[in-house]
Amino acid sequence: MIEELKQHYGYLFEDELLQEINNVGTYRDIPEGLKLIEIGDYIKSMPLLISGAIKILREDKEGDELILYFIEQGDTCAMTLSCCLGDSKSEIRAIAETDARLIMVPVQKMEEWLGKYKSWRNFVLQSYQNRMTELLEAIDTIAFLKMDERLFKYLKDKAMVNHNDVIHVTHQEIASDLHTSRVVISRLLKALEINGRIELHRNNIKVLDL
Amino acid sequence: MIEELKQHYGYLFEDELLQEINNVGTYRDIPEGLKLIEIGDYIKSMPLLISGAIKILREDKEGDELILYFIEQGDTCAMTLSCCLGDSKSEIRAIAETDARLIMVPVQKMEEWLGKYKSWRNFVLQSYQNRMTELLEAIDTIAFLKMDERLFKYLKDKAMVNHNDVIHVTHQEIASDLHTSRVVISRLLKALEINGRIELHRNNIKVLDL
DNA sequence: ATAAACCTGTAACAAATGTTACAAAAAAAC
DNA sequence: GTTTTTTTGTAACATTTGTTACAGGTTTAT
Repeated sequence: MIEELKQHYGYLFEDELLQEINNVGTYRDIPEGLKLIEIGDYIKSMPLLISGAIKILREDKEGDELILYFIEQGDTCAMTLSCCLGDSKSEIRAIAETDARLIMVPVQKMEEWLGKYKSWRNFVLQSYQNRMTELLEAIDTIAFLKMDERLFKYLKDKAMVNHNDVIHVTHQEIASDLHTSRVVISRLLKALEINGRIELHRNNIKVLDL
Repeated sequence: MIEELKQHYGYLFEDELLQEINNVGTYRDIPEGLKLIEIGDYIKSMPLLISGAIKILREDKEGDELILYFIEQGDTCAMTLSCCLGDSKSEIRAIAETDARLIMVPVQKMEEWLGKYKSWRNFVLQSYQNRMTELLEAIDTIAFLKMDERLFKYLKDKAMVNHNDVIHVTHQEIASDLHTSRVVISRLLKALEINGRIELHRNNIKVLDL
């Protein structure tokens, strides 16, 4: 167990902290599609991602979704940080984009380590910073790009985190993630195919122009 | 000086920390419209807002703007935190929305206090959390609302931070903040006036439906 | 006082996105 | 093997947003 931890977080944390994490953390294997966090949940432990990817979603009043970003190996969910430390409800939904492996650290330890380890403090602050950057990028995408560019960026990002240029997804699922309608997505996908940037198949899309 | 500081931050920080802030911080009076932070700036000190409001903006590739949110009294700019602690460039522009008064704290002290004062740690983390919440709200506004609703929300927010239901602004300025065109704003403003929610005058708008 | 710059209103049109409806192919269920 | 469900394609149309053009009123500069 400690091997794995050292491999992914050894460059960040001193041995003593790694040992503490290993002692109090619990390892979890997560299957693709599992909902890790629901909007409104109180979070009692913080996930450190070892492998795989997590999709972070926001929801509107009608219950329709919007993807914010993906989290990958070496990250944690800074939203979780907020919730734990602020003792407030989750503002977002987190779903395993791929099979994933993570360590859950109880919230009490998180706070304790903030005073004790400088490397932990830096990690937490760096995580906030990363998440802030991701949110700003999400805003850029939503506010400044037209739907066809947003769509292609989404496909590329998805290919990236899945380490595969063939994406297993339906038009309806894409439409939900991008907060638009299936018809719009089908139309724009067809245009992308005509322009030679993707190949369309039933239940999967191959991204050519990576 | 210390009076003012105690009044606005006394409930957050212990006396010893207040004293330190007073010793190393410098007070600044800022006139409305002054640019405090430009995109790409390296930040060497962190502003604690005592009075007034700051407008935070994002910019696209063409140099056009988009408002993210306003910061008010008791807040700090968490983007600044990111930049200071991460030693990176500013991702946003900050402009004084009203006359404002603030204390600038040098970045070295910020880090030092993180290890030394729990109340400072909590303040920094709370600031990150607040900013995260504001960014999420900005995303909701941009992604889920139509332009007429965004416009009205903007007018209300602006009336709020100015403590005045009469807003001094031109249609072009609104269009820039909302990343759209002047004609669109004029059109929607006229519709809002017809619906009795605002009154239009040259260079100012009265918000009726607060 | 006159010219220039700025601010608002509005028409006419273009482009992007959203909606409804229907058809056909593929996969899943029975 | 037949039925049902899921997935994709596409047409036709509505709504929202963006663009261009111009007119007239107001303020500012000289």
